[in-house]
Amino acid sequence: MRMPDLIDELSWRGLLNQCTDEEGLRTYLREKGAPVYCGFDPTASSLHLGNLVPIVALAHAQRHGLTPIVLMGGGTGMIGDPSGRDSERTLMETDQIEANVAAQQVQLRRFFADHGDNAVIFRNNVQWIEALTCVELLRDVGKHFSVNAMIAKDSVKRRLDSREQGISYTEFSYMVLQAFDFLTLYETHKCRFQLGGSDQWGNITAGIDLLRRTHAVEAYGLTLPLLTTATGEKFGKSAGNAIWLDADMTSPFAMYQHLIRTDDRDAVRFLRYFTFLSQAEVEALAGAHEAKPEAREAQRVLARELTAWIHGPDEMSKAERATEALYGGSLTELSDADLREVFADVPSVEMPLGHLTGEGLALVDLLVEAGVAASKSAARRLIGSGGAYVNNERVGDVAAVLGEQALAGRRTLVLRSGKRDYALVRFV
RNA sequence: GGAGGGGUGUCCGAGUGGUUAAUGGAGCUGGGCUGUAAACCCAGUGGCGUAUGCCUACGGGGGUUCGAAUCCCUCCCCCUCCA
Repeated sequence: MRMPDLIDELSWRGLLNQCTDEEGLRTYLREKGAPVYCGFDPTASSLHLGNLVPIVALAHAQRHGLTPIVLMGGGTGMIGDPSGRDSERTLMETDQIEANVAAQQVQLRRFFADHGDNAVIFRNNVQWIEALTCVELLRDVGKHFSVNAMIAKDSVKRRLDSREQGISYTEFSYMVLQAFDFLTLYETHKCRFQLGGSDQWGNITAGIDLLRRTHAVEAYGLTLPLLTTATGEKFGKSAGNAIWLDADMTSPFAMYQHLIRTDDRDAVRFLRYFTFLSQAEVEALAGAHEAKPEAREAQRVLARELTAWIHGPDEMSKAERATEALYGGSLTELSDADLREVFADVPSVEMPLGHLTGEGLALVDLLVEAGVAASKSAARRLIGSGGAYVNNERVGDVAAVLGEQALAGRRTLVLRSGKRDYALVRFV
């Protein structure tokens, strides 16, 4: 029996959406250190959980002996990919793109081994796209593209059919550039395999066609599914906001918390998608999950594994300890040091101790100061509806004024809105 | 270039001179139930204020009027059809 390859791996995990010529691809995968590339669009200064699928897939590829090429879209980002969008993008400032590329690259590095025979390779397509002259593009590349085929691609067709939104010539041209990337990576790294999200199918096959026409070689593409939660949302969003991989934008604790609240229906699936646990391990957890969903074992493991993978084991265990403290017992028994340790990641504000010891502080103001409530009106509504907590104890009096006796520890105070939104006030 | 349609709160979408901070839905927030789950139920959802109230808001600007999201002028933007 042959060794399971990348296709098998992605396939049992449910990460295989579609791929071109499976047998041909399997043969390619057996080449030692065969390169595989995946592009990343620098549309934000940080990646978020939703971007994890291609990262995970590329990491699996490396574990299966392939050489991952991470392609930063510093050049294509200047054009804008219409794939999967129903409206035209606003062009980004070039220095913004540059900054995003730099930031994302730092984040991506830690997911890949950078040594050994198949060390990760980073490239940025700004290098060749900027150098491409208009005449070159039209003569050497464009000639291989049939507009008839281009307008049949989903990403373009959707926009052509759309009543509300058209598509600009700029975005229409996008796939030509991405195909040119593939061509370049073939010429420079002999790369004949591209991974991408399901919306990338059109762009990937455009590249495959280009390679066939220019070099008469067979290239392969594989797409990953677009993951949604049981409630139909995109994975990795919380209240419409992304869960960022940047610890300054989304704390490890917040990420851990987000994951531990994963819907029962999603938990096991996500274990398959995002962790490197073996099939047997996942199955064991699936059994436990089914038997005793209220124990939330699957969610716990998911949160552990992912947080550790993204932020490292230390940050993960901090998040874990914070979780235990918060959802465990009374906060007033904890010392300042404990509290600050536990809440290291929780948004916190500092204020002079005198503010509290004097006339006291109105809870309404404190909630606003600490960022728990957006405005005083919101803070009042929150208290009025019973959603405001000080040191894990509900305060229902809208006019409440806190004094020294409200402290947990000697100089710390823990505010909470609802079940999950914590903030720390540190008095100095 | 011509003709027509349209721009309303986070989003969708009603409203075509006054009791409209603006129907409804979604989303979001809080509460209840529970397992930090789902489903369900209840409440809230521009800001400031204890409050009568004040301020801000219906693409921008100007005007008519006691009073405008609603009428007029003008500018900007989007869509459809024709050229």
